[in-house]
Amino acid sequence: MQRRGGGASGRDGPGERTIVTLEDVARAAGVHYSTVSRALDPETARQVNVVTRKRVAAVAKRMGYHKDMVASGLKRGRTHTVAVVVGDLANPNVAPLLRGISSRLEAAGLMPLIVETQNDSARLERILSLLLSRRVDAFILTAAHLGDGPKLRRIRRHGIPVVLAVQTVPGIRMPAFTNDDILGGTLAAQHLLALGHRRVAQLRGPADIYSCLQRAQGFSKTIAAAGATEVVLRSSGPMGTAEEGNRLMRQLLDSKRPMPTGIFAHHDLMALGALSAAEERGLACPRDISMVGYNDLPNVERMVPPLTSIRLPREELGGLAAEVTVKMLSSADRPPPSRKLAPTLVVRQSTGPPRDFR
Amino acid sequence: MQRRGGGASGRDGPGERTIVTLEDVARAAGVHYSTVSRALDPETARQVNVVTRKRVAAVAKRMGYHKDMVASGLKRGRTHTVAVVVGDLANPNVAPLLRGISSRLEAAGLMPLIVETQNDSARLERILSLLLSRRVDAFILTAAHLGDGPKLRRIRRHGIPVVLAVQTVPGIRMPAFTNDDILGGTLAAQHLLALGHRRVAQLRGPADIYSCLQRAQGFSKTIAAAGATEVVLRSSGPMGTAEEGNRLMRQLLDSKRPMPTGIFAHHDLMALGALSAAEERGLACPRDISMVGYNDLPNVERMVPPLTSIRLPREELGGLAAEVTVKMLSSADRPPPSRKLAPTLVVRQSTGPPRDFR
DNA sequence: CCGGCCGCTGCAAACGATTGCGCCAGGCCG
DNA sequence: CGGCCTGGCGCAATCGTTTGCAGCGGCCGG
Repeated sequence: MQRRGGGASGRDGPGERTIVTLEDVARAAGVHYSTVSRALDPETARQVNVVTRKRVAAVAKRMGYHKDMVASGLKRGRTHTVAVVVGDLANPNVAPLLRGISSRLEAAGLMPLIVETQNDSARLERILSLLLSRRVDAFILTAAHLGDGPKLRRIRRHGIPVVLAVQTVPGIRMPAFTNDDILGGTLAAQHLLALGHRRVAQLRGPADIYSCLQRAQGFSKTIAAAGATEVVLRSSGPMGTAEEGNRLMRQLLDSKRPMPTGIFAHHDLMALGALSAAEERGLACPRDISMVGYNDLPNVERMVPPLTSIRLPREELGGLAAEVTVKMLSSADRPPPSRKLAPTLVVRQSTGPPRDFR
Repeated sequence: MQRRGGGASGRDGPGERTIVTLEDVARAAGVHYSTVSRALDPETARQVNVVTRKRVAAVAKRMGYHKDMVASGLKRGRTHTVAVVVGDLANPNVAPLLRGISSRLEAAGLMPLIVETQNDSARLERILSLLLSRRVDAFILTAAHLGDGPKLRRIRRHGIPVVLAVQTVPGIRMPAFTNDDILGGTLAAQHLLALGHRRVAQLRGPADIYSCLQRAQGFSKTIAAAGATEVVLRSSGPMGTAEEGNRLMRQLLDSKRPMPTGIFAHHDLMALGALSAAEERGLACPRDISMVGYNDLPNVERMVPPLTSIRLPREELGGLAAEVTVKMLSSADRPPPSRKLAPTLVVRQSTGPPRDFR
């Protein structure tokens, strides 16, 4: 069997552990192991006589006892683990988000189990199975795509709380904490209009990301309401890469239409890729074209030119999602309502008044 | 008790799950649950008659059975979980590293449990306890500080494999996969010397990070061997922030000494912070000063000026560390040897020949 | 003085999966 | 025709913790 003993040996292979169990402590303290269990759990400690309790605590400490969370999880049906599903760990957006989530979960004695889907739907499916198998207590999804609704509902049918952060799926009845992306698109449009741009372009993100649809809606509606003209270019690849921005920009430059003077990209990296494509054709920013990005990634203020962008309340979104998760785990009340947080426009030097050319 | 039932109810509180157990499947398939266990585990499947096996598999699938990894973990003493300890999730270095680690672990059926120490030693201590309590199978440490040796040895004394990545601690007998930072420092020095710089400065990272000591050693030795003069500025704060670079650079500018023409910063962000401090004083890069960064962070090529930097084989380091972890878990052989991978110098526009001024 | 209650502790049955052991039937060999 | 082997399966103990229940003193109220 896997009686894990020894371990003080010079070298250490796997499967050689010293585990101090309740029974070991009990023997040393001269009580039954159930008493040790009660004495060490703050919830039940007052059932144990204070002198016994102190003695047990002392012995446990001396022997280096640590509760086996695996056994505890099996018995209690709670693993104190929350699955946090992200699309892409390299996305600079996720770090602050995870910060917000982790700190909140940690305060509640929960541990995040962070997994990456690489924005692949089949991978998400497999991963959700694995996580179910590991009996995580709850799910926080930060990378929901439009087609993911059924998968999420399947999870919830197992009775496990699911909370969405950053991305959501329309019509799903789960708490979601998202950026107000309609507002984000609107802010970008208003900014360009205020600078005097009348011909604008939009470099859209993937069509299966709901927040991109929202950005598009907010932007287009505002542009149309002002009577300006808009060209829309749709990305087909993964979310927000510089290559995709480059490709779309070339497509725009190659078209016969009069060149727009203001551009709204759904992602900062797309914006940067687009700018280098424009530069190759001799267009300077902001002299010839203005560019508004999205997400306000770290260090975009150090780019050339420093990028005007839309800043998202990432850490707050994570914190809210985690907080609600904790709440759902402790009470069976109706799940709390979703909330949208407002993004802000950060104006830098990639946008300016338009100038006619050609 | 936590008999988790129902769940098909409209709303879903916590603690209401439907769990399909081996026994449920066994009843439906008309066999004993031990047979189901054997039939579903590829290792033992051949002990079961092929027709029984197929029937059991079909029933299990139909009923939506998923092995409870918690119970399995308790019984087998293996959780199939590897703790991956990082210093700072927002550090752009860690994403590729985690990529490398995750993909390798996943292939071996292991799941990474990613935790962040925030480079705080006390937090590391607590976190290690929590992870021990969760019975992780192994540890991959990517943020070891110089004082962490005893903590790591304590882990290993429990018989749990520990593998270091990126950072190591001198004299520790554990497999470590690190960048060759002496070479990194040497490359930076050689580059500056080759451009003709004779007065250089070094903006050092924290003194409790071994790789920073190595970088410093490689750099200083090469500079001294060439008979050039060097000024060293020591950072006291956390690893590699722009603020710290800014502070050190001001300190350098305020000193009465003749201004160095070439600067080596231990981190790209420090380099960027230093450059903005230099700009404030009217020094242009690379006209007046040359700057070499470290880490080759994403998008530094889009900065102004595009930063010359040292690129680390991050994903490979992660992959190697994970691979060795897997190996240590499957065989009790002597742990594999450590390895150092070579970084490369990426020359961009922040370095050029020196020019005398003042 | 006695019954009952309360505070404390021990007992043992779970939680769900794994696995050594033993049993049974059928085939094979002598 | 009987003994033996073997493939296939069931039995039951076990991993370490939690927790309802019961037992057992001692104390208090009637």
